[in-house]
Amino acid sequence: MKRAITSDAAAHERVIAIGALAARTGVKVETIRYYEQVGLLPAPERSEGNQRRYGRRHLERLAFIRHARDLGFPVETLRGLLALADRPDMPCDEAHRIAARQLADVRRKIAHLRALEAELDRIAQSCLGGAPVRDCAVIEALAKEQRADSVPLGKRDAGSAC
Amino acid sequence: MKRAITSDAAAHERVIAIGALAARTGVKVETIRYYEQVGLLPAPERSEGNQRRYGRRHLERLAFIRHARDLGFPVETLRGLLALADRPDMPCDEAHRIAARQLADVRRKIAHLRALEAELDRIAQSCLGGAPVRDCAVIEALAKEQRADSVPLGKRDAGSAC
DNA sequence: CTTGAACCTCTAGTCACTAGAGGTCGTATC
DNA sequence: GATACGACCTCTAGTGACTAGAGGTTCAAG
Ligand SMILES: [Zn+2]
Ligand SMILES: [Zn+2]
Ligand SMILES: [Zn+2]
Ligand SMILES: [Zn+2]
Repeated sequence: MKRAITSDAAAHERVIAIGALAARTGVKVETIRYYEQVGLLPAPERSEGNQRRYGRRHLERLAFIRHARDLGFPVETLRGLLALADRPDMPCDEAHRIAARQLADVRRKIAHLRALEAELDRIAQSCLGGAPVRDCAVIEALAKEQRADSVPLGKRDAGSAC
Repeated sequence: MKRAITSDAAAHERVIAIGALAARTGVKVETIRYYEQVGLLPAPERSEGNQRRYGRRHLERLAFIRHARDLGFPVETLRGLLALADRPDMPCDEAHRIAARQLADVRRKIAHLRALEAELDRIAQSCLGGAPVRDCAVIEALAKEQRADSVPLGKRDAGSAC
């Protein structure tokens, strides 16, 4: 019995393993499996030994997912976008609405971060260092209550990763 | 036997329950308990019936925490900041370094979001809507691969909450 | 045929909370 | 003093979007 897929056939039919798909899209192997698990990427065929074998369609869909995620679309939203992309005859207005919402979201975030930037800058300027902590305006500024741009705790994200 | 704490005594000695502390600081009750659990806020005394009783020190410390969190300092960093605030004789340079790092972080985030904003704006402009999905430039733009500002997956945050 | 990288599944951990179940406490009113 | 009822307690699990690891199997080259 011949193996279902040889490397030669793979090259011809563009059937690739998960590692190759990862390399081509820049999405980690674990993340690809995760996308399959949550239903973003359809489950591919398997080799006789139960390994995933991807085709061109998967590559394209994963590139789509990656790009949309890079742009900050949340996975839930992506689901709608993907469903839409699968129906070429539908009008595209919904896609525009989704993109506009995302843009508005990004702008809100920018506005918020700019407020933080201003306050942090002010705080950082308020003491030049070298003082004992008890006299430091930075520490004092943090200790002071504020009522300005406070946002309900838990829905914020400003200081973690980029 | 008299109760350890009456409401009258509470008013005089400024000993308050967790709900009152939450109301005064704008931090939710659950979050306060969480801060205690992770060691940000020291465990307060308890009433005879095992309920938390907070004093002025807790109020101040929680306000500090809240403000720093609002400014996006991650909890880990906050730990350092609080340790510092507890040592009034130390020089404050470390506090400045922490604040500067946070400011730089916020600025990096802003830069990143501005790049996203530009691309999203370009995409949103590229099709005015009303077309079938197959011809929509928005969908097409998302499907196209990109090599520009891509960031390792999982360390990004652009589209979720504010 | 043997090696070893790549693959598989499953579970748990991340961050900073948030929500809920199921039970106890405190106090105001009767 | 009994009763009501909100506030409080602990503990566990869930969120988003992955990431990391254990422990085992498969593939393809030499
Ligand atoms: Zn200083
Ligand atoms: Zn502030
Ligand atoms: Zn369109
Ligand atoms: Zn792009």
